[in-house]
Amino acid sequence: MLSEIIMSSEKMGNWGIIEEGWRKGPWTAEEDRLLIEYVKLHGEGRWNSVARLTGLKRNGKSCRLRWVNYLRPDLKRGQITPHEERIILELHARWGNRWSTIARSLPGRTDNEIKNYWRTHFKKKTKNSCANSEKSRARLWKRQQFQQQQQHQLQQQQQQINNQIDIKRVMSFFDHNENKVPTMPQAKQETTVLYPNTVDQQNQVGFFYSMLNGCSSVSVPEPSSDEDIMWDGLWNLDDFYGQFINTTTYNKTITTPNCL
DNA sequence: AAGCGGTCCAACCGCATCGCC
DNA sequence: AGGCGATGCGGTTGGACCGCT
Repeated sequence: MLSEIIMSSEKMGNWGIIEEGWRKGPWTAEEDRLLIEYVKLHGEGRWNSVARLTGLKRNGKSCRLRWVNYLRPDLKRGQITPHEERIILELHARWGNRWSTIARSLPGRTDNEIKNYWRTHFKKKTKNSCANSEKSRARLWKRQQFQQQQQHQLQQQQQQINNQIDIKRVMSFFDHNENKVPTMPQAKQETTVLYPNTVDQQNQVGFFYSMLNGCSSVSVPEPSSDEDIMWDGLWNLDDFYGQFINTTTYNKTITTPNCL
């Protein structure tokens, strides 16, 4: 209760203050150094031990966040590429605001980064379109066209995909190598960190693999609920990202972080 | 030059989930 | 089974910066 009062009076303007023994606000270089040292020695996890073992006046949550979003050596710096943007759009249309799930398909990018990128670039664009019934009809028409096109492409590419990916082999790999990085069939340097130990994640694997092989909707069960909402969002996006919706072939190059 | 809006980014919070006891 | 601490996730906030008017 006291902390809440303190917080409300402090707001976010007074960075670097100490609250109940914990520092808040921007991290200093020295704090970063201490945290990096800690992870070197003890590995990731047990974040609440950081303060005790390093003298850092940061709580476990803050340490974890700083490491995950900023200090991790495998983070990819720089702007989101058009290819990554396409993946984000595709995955957001499929998963919604499940940023961590989306981030797993973008090595070196954090959920925070993707979330920020989405909010800045796409969130507002989706708001304005629904009012216009003309646009709604146009979207419906385009949607139907798209579905027909997808159906056609699906049939064509299914055969190709089946030849490229031995699904059974992949799933067998997952069964016996849970939480390990799978080797992409026919793509030795092109891996991503995937943890397919849940149904969602297995769907994600299927989806991402199909993307890598040039088809965005093969082998992935469509989520039945909220589908219309997703489509609406997707078609709203189409207003400003016109070519995206017709893009079903993806650049296969996914850079592998050094640490992998 | 100043004001303003948009973008980027880091960091916070609350809540959910997980794992251990 | 339930309590509790640790961790993960998504939403939100605020400051810095930049370009435009």
